[in-house]
Amino acid sequence: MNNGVNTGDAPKNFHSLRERILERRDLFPKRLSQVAAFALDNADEMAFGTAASIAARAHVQPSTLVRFAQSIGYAGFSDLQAVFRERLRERPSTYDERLEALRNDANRDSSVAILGGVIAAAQYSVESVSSAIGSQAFEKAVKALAAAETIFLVAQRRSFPIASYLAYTLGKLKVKNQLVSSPFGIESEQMAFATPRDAAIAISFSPYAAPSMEHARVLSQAGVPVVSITDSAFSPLVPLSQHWFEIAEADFAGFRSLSASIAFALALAIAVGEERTRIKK
Amino acid sequence: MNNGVNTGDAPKNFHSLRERILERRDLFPKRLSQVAAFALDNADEMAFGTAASIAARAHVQPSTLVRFAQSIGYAGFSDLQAVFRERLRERPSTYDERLEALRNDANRDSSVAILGGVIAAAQYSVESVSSAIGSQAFEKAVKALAAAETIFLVAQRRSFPIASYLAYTLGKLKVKNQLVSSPFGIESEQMAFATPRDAAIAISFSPYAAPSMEHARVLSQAGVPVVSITDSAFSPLVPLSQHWFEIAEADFAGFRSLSASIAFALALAIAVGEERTRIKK
DNA sequence: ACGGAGGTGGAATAAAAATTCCAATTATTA
DNA sequence: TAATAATTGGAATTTTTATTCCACCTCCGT
Repeated sequence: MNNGVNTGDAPKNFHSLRERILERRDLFPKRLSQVAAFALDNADEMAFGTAASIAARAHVQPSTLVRFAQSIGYAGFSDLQAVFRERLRERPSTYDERLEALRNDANRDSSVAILGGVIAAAQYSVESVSSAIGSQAFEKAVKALAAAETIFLVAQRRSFPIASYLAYTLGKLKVKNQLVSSPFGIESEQMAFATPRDAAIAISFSPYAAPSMEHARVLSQAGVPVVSITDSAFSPLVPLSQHWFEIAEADFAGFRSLSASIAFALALAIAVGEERTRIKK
Repeated sequence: MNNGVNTGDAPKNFHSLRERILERRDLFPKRLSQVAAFALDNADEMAFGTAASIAARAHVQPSTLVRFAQSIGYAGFSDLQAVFRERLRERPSTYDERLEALRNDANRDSSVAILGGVIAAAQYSVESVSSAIGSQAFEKAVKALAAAETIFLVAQRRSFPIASYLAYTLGKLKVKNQLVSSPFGIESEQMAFATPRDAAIAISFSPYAAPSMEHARVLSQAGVPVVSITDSAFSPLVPLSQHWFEIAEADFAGFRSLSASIAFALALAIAVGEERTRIKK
């Protein structure tokens, strides 16, 4: 007595539901595919809306929603909706909320509170990178760097760890690079070898270290394409750069981590490495 | 015609609702405080449950929920619930989900996909730090480091950026430190000054760089307390350390970012700085 | 072009849920 | 301690929401 519908094998979690829908993508009749597409694109709506409201937004009848649910194996729409609701429960809380909670925390200046705060700030910063970076800009910068013979790395003080990480990673990827920084004061001599066929990555955050600015200026004037990683559109690095990226690191008690910047730097390095292998082929 | 209830001033978002409830905490009669407490502690339940199910879990009658909502200014329970639901909409999706989406992405090996993948992995790593680090262990390590005269920093290759960041940050915090790394091969001489009144932070990830191990061993044998940051409980650093922390960085296409480690390092540095000022007082 | 199976819209119905109301209980004040 | 007000529990009611059902349409094969 199951009306030709497979009951009992309905997906129990969102992940498998998604897979089920995807694998049957082409088997659904018109209105049901409409629902399928809407469901996967508007998972939140599916979790919160009523059958009527969802039906309206998906331009179908409520009864179609019920049929859709049944065609997947659920008893009705309510069972299907339960899966979408369950999904939301597993989500972590937002970082704003977590930082908020820390601010009101009783033992706020214990070591553990500091750890929690720094982590939350880092989390927030990393999160914001994905939305802040434009994809065309990133692609262009990658292409420019991949075309370079040698990549010069400019950074001082707080930004230095990022440059040293780039030096390490690029080296691993067999991308020739030169860290413009030494205890001997021979930066100028290092840069003297730079030509327009090379490129540079300059990293500096407020307060912008004077030597970094100077190095970036020298390279820029030598016709070397400069890609900048900085923290503001008004950074003095911007006018010296062909490509620039703004990474906003959230602060905790005045301290800014480098989590977002270092993740971005890694992505940049990998992307350049990938692009290189693609060119060679 | 408002039955003595202030309508129209009901909080519109979760944040202000929370504040409203908190500030009236003591004005609520018994059952209503019960609901208030349950609502703030089980925000997810409030979003998804029905009046009946929530009432049951909070050990009150459904009508009490309605009264609670009205006492805050809403027309009824449904309006109150809408606020809890809205809150869930703003949450970001989980990192598992995002990585999953990237794997199935059409343009999976474009530069942008790499950026997205690295960011998601970093996000995941940072997230996991907070749950992986024990609070007592952290406090103890901070105390040990705060008591030290000089903090020696041991790291090579991939871990080096973290050590250099620690050197910078600790310096800013006026905590005396010594980066055990130089282009001159004088590391042994640097470490010769170390005494049991000092301390060390050793950072190494698989594959563990031989010089780092050697340095950590020398310091450990000189009676210097060693705090290690590494990626496994079986790391060769562990037996050499008084305190050790395991930071699991998620990888993207085989590359591991340092986002989590660097956030952890910053937290450690700040906590040590804080502890120092507390001791001096 | 015809017949039929599968698909669809929409009204009718059933189920579930929120809200209201009132009697009972518990606090408060004189 | 009695009178009164506030709070509460729970059944009754209303509203909202999901589901079912059936007439009609569409597309496919002959």
